[in-house]
Order: sequence, then C-alpha cells, then structure tokens
Amino acid sequence: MTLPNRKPGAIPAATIARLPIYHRVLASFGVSGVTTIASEELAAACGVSSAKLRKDLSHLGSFGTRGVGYNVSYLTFQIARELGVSKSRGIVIVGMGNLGRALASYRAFGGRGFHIVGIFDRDHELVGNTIMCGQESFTVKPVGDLPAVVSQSDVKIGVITTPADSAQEIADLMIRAGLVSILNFAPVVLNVPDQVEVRKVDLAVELQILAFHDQRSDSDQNVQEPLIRAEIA
Amino acid sequence: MTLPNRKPGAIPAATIARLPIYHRVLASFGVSGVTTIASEELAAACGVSSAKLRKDLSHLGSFGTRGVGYNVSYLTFQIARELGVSKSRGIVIVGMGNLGRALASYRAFGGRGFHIVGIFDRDHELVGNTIMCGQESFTVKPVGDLPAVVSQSDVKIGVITTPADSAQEIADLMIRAGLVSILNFAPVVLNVPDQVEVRKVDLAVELQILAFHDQRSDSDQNVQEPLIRAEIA
DNA sequence: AATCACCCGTGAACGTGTTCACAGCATGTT
DNA sequence: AACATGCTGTGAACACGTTCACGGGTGATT
Repeated sequence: MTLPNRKPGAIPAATIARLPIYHRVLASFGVSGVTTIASEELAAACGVSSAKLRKDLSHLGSFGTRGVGYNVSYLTFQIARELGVSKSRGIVIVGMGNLGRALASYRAFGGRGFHIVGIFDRDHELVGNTIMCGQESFTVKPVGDLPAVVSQSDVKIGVITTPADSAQEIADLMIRAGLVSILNFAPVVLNVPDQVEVRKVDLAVELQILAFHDQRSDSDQNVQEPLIRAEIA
Repeated sequence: MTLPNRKPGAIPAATIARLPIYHRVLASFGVSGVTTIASEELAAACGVSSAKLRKDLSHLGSFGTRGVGYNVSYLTFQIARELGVSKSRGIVIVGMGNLGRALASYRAFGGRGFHIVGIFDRDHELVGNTIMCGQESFTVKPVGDLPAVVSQSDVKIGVITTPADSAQEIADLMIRAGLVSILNFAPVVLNVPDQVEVRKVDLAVELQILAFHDQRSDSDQNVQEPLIRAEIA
C-alpha cells in the first residue's frame, strides 16, 4: 500500500487535451528564435495558469531546469513524442461537400504532424474530382475503396464530413476497415465499440454554448438586479 | 448559514456544454413523433449516462414526471429557452477562405437557432463575391463594414475563419464593434477582455488528441504488459 | 563565498463534476 | 384498496481537476 498505484504512463485526459496547444505555441516560440522559456510566459501565451502548465508537464517528466525554465526545442520534441506526432500520421477524409473540401485543402496539416492519404465520397457525381491538398492533389475515390487504402497505408485516423444521415454508416465502414480514431463533424452521436476513440466537432453546438452566455449577459444588462418584477398585481 | 449560497441560476459549465446535444437529440425524437421519453433512452441516444442526464436537467427545473419520463416537446422548449436559442440569433463570419465559405453555406444553421447577418473578408479580391447561405445569398463585405452591420442588427456572435496571423486583429475589431461571443477557428490563442466569451475549434488539435490514443494502442499492442523494463542492469 | 532573485516540481487543499442509490410520485393490475 | 412496476429528482460518496504554497535547485551579483 506504500507503493503508488498510479500507472507509470497515466496522463490525465485534461492534460492531453492541452498538450497540442503547448506544442503549437512552443513551436512558434522556437521559430522566433526563443531558446529558453519560463512557465509563466509560456502559460500566458497558451491562455492557462503557470501552475497548471507546470503540473501538466510534470506528468511527462522533469524537462525543465529550476531557476531557468524550459529548453524550447527539447520540450517541443518531448511533447510531440508524447502525442505521437513526432513523425507524420496519415488521415483519410470521407465526405467531399463544402466542409470536406475545405479541410482537404487546409494547408497547415503538414506542419502539425498530419498528411492526407485519401479522400472519399459516396456520391458518384463527386468521385473522380481532383482537389489540391497542400502541394499535392488528390482524386476523390468512392467509399468502397476505403478498406483497400487503409490496409495499404498505416493510417489510423478517419475524418467524417458527410451529412448527418450517412455518418453512422461511414463510421461503421471506417471501423471495419481498421481505423481506430474518428473525428466527426456530422451532427449525430456515433455508436462505436469501446476501443474506437471518437471526437466530435459540431458548429451549432459551439454556437449554442456561446448563445447561452449572451443570454446571460443580456438579462444581466436589462435587469441589473431582478427588481421586484410585476408581482404586485 | 443554513441558506444555500448557490445562485439560483447557476448552471455548471459542464452541463451547459451538453444541453445543445440534448436539444438536438430531443428535436429529432420530436420529429419522429415520440411524445414522451425516459432518461435512460434519451441518455443512450446522447451518449451519456442516465444519471448524468437527470442531474443536468435537474439544474434547469423539474420538467419530468416520475414513473413516466419527459414530455419531448416541453423539454425541448425548456432547453432552447435556457440556451437562448428559442428565437433565432444572428451571427457574422469573418474570413471567406475555404472554411469560411463552407460555414457560410452550411444549411443546418436555421434549424439550430442561428442565421447569418453578414460575411466579411479583408482581401479586396474576395469582397463583392456572392455566397449562397441556405435560401438567401450574401455578398462579402470589407471588414471595415463590420461595426456598421453589428450596430444595425442585434448580432452578438462572431465567427473567425481567417488565417492565424490576422485572427487577433479581427477579434479586436469584433470586440470594438460590440460582439461579446467569438467562435475562433484560427490556430491562435486570442487575447480578449474578461466579459468576452471565446470558444475555439482547432482541427489539428483534435487530430493530435486522437493521435495520442493511437500511439497508446500501438504500443499496447507491441508490449501487452510493460514487462520488467531494463532495470536489471 | 555568501547572498539574492529566479523558477521548477510537487504534496496538500480545494473545487468541480460524476456516479450511486434510494425516497417518492405516477400508472397499471389484481 | 392494496400492490407491483417504472421513472424522476437528489443527497451523499466518490473521482477528477485546479490552485496554492513552498522546498530545493540554478545562475548572477557583490
């Protein structure tokens, strides 16, 4: 009972969700020629508290120097290694509507550790079209080709940008093809086995969360204090 | 001290972030003709536990009936009211690159409580172009027109889909124009005053979080148990 | 060499969020 | 009426995440 029962490699989910930010900000400091940085300054640039940043980093190891700070390039590499993006990872995108095309042509992929391996659509109208993805161009393939592409490359991540009604079907196909991580832009809750990791991005959900706060500040403005309302009648 | 010091309208942030999902799923049950639903079934459809769902809803009031469940349309309305989307809210989008155009032409806005009020870009090449947004079409205006549009309508929410290097500048402009909520798709940490609410969506961040889990399952496969490492030497 | 300013790493305190388990109301059945 | 069943709402226990505060290295200055 004196031994800590914490798994050696157990990093809190909340920490993992922040590592990509640290990585991005560190990389930009690196480009600017900064070689050493203190937790206070890095934390400010990441929009978190310095205590939180230090606690987060402490889960990966002791990479800083007391009295000095962190070596930017060393820390950048350690975080990249922890995230599994120290070498570029392949992704596939299914659904070549407006959003799918926008993502496919997003240039910053390469710099952040990802490259596109294939783009797909169910619609025969779209299949065969060519889309510029950074330097190279890709041809839209039919979804039926997905399993073959996945087994040829060692891609693990699929992005769903289809309409809501075909998202589950595509997710099932991706999982059968061997993908283990899915980023879902369709506004539906996907049903997947436990081993498969799903993250979702829903534009309307984000807007509705913002709307909640607007409403709060609205009413705060209109009735600074609730007053006594019209309960006299 | 016997009185609870909890503000009557204090709803936990984690709950607020889930309300949009509940709302969306409830709406779809409503369309399917379901009039009453139990927490167990609704929770399953939302991908959460029934206890969590009930606890979340209990923060808004007592809208269910013991032994029966929730009235779908009544609950849908109550959540919409709480979120501030019972009437449609206006948004503006700045940055008409691939992503901005994709969002502008996203059809599901109307059904989820939002409508576009204006679309903007800094680039004179893009200004004047016309984009179909659902039924109506909008003309891209120069960013300089943003304050005028904001003060004419009662829009509160701005969406940033510019490149990273102009995002802060656009955020400052939005805030000066009177917007209080910002949805930021640019990969930078925005610096804003406390009253302004910012939410961010970063594609690469989401992918990197997924990559972390891939790496884990990779190594779990290679070394099922960590063995005894090389601590014998 | 002694002092000082600096800053990481971390246990402990605190706060927030989730799960458990059950009291209590509604409905159907005998 | 009495009972059985189903489901909500909620205190209490628990788990997770954040903040605090400080011990202990580090490098610069005198």
